[in-house]
Amino acid sequence: MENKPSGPEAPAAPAPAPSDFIRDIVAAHVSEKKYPQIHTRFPPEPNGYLHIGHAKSICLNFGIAREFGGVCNLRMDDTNPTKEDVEYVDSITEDVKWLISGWADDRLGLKPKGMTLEAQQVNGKPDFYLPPKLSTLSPQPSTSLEPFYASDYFSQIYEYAVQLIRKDVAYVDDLSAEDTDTYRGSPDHPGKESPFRTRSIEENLDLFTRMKNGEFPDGARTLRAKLDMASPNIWMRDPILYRIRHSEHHHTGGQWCIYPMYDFAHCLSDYIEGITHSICTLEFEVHRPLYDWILQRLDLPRPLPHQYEFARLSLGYTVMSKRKLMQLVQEGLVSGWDDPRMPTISGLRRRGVTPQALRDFAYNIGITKYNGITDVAVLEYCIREDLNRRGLRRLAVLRPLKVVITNYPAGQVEELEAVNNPEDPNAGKRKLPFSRELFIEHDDFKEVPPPKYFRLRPGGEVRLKYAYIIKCDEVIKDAAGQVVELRCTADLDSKTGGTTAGRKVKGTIHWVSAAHAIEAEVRLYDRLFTVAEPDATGDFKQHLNPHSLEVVAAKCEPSLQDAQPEICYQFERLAYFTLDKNSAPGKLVLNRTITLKDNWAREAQKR
RNA sequence: UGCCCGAUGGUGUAACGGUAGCACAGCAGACUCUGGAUCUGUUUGUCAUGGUUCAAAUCCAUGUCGGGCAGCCA
Repeated sequence: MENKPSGPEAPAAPAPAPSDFIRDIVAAHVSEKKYPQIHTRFPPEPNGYLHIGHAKSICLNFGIAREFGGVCNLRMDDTNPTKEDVEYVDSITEDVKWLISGWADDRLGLKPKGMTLEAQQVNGKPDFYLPPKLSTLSPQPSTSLEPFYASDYFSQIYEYAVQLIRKDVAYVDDLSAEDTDTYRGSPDHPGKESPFRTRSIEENLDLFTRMKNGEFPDGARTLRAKLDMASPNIWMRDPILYRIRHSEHHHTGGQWCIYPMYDFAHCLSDYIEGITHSICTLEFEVHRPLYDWILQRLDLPRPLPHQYEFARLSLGYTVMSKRKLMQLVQEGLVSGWDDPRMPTISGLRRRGVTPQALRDFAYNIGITKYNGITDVAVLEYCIREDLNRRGLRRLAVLRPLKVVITNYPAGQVEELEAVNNPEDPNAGKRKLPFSRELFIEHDDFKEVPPPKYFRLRPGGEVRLKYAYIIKCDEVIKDAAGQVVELRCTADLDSKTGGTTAGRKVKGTIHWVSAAHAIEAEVRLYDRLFTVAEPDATGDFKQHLNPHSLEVVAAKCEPSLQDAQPEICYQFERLAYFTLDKNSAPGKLVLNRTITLKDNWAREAQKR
């Protein structure tokens, strides 16, 4: 018996290099040698788990890094201490590493743990630059490397803010949150300048220092850029750069009580890390002028990063916003962020989806600026294609129906040979015990078969996979009239290699030997929502699929006793499964990743 | 009714002024000791109207429709 693990190194069909409008831009920059090296980054905020939409972004950013000989930094965009947590930085780090493993892990830019930035001179100007360490090229164990954190740059970002004040393009504003809103105006009406806008540089400097020193309560003052309150672009109407927040930060602790806003921190973090291409989603398009404005206002000696935007992923039959996913978790509607029904990376992983399948999916859907909804069938196709290549075939019965082979001697046991994966000869073979009493799938017998049904029926014949052709002689029912047992006779010469092995019968079904079968808790997952666009109308939770999880006690062939985590098993004719983290020796728990394509179900549906 | 962005079969994408192609889905068939896989065939499309051009999905104009932007969130 041979069980070749089907790890992430299983061969994949080579796909042509992807192409899209962002890669076109990068390729042009490479050919004109605009940068010494292409440098992207993946900058999640650690306020939730990564989902398949992030996977799209990860594949883009790391894909560009690997295709153009560059690096992609993993960076925690952690400028809002009230929403963030180390639980999320840990899960994010793990998910990213898992997704890029065997593909772009040699492109992963990290930094030595605890390393701090120091001022240096570049072209005669002071500069802050934090080059990446590649995790797999580093001689140190990877535990000495960690992701980048925007919060590691708070001191530098503060210095840059001071510079803006000195240039008189930033000021401390005393307006309340409500007044700030009112003064901002609306998209079709210009805003109004704050009465504090004309403070002297000295006063601004003094006030900003005192903000940093904790002299003012939350919300009392902000630092604002001095732009144009009449700009048609809301984000150019004196955007807030810093706010006061007296709260503990998961990474910097109690060191700061003022925190930079996204717009201020992000472009500077990109610059500090030497990012060349800062790729984000479409909603940041209107922020780009601000991104450029900030960087251009400072005397920065190195090339400036540029922002490019693409459409985020929307996928049918699920929700993608972190807020909604958080709601599902907190309200106990799923078992956690890694519930196998969740579109999170950890959920998909627990479900049995491989990094390869997710990367194939990202490749297939492409990168554009068009906001569409991707058919979940594309994801399902990518999962099936990948799992078909690597899944170890096993026989298991989800809803058992007892079958007695009346002409097979009681007590006799045969060891039949079965192939582990017809797609992969290297996967080897295993032995399957056969005996007089078996279980077959309840669905594989119909007393009154519908048209075109070619499984077992009274008086009919069917082949037991790897074993004999059997004929149904008798149907035994319980008091309620339910079929509880079948009495069959086998064509004892029809076994593989036997004299009548070549006999054609229309149907082949799976089975397990009753005496040898092992029990498993099998979790059958389905789509989390019943409609393609759960958040199109009303409360998305009203569209939750009540049948998204069904648990059955399955009868499995004995070799499944040795099932390993992170390995894909195909229960023949049924679906792909993987061990759940709740599984333990003696108590198998398996998750259904996805069903096999079922043309019969479709045929039956038509009637 | 301000500004920005977008629009190619049912869905997602390609074509970079020169034959509208690919994938998924669908449909039909072949093959099969998985109604799996594989293979073959096939239905369906350039938002509209003008303009530029020998030639427009592509460039221009106008319109229509869709998305984004008014957090001291990211």
